[in-house]
Amino acid sequence: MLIEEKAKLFKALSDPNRLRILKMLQIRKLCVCEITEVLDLATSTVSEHLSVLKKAGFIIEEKDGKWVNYMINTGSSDTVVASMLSMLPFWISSDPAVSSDLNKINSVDRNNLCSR
Amino acid sequence: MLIEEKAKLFKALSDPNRLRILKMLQIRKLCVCEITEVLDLATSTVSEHLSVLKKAGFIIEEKDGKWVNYMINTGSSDTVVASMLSMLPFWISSDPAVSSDLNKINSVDRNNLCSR
DNA sequence: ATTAAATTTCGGTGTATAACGAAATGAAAT
DNA sequence: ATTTCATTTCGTTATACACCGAAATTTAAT
Repeated sequence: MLIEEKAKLFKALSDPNRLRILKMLQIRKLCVCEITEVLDLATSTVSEHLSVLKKAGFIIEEKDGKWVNYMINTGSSDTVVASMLSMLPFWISSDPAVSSDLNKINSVDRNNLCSR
Repeated sequence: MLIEEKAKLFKALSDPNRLRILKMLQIRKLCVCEITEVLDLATSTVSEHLSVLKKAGFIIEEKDGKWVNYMINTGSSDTVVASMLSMLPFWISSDPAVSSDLNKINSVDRNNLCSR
């Protein structure tokens, strides 16, 4: 694999909001509007972050009715992707924003979120 | 450690030229003009890349007469920095540009390089 | 079929950054 | 002290990207 592509993998991880998304998805699969609610960003912004993570191979998507579920790509054959995903729980654990995020996704419910 | 700072660590690794520099420094310590010769960039550009890697904690510098030697920071207490440095040899091994770099640093000599 | 809702794509804006050459800095040799 | 040489800093330019709101798309429900 070319070094430019490895660099792109690290670039995908170089944004705090994308790291927060990965941490949340390591708890459970989430739709765009749930992530949007927690991060307090525009839906389009979250969608673009998800697109970056997906292109890099860190996450995959799954259609679920009117929602799109995003989840961690546990089956990646790329060594970097696989190791990064397995290291993330140890590397990022005590950040206050992340802790708050992980609390929120327990109470977040896609059925009364998006159209208010 | 805040997640913004973790993101910065990945950002430091998100540039192909900086990855190439790290790979070279894992062979031996190098001065700015040697790295410049191998990467074929402006000296100022290389200096800035080194500054990014140093601020992130991946490398350290050492004065050596009129030269400045840069070397891998093997003593980092940051888990991410330490693991990334130890993983790099496995993650990036077969890239043609990197292989060429590693060959070049064997023949590169700071004493007849910079002022030609 | 039409409407409604979730998501993606698009256009625009401001900021970050990779690159360069030139000027400034610092150290060594004359 | 002055010159030389390696490196850093600065000013500039071009590109990348994070963000938003609006428009387009896709899917579900009426």
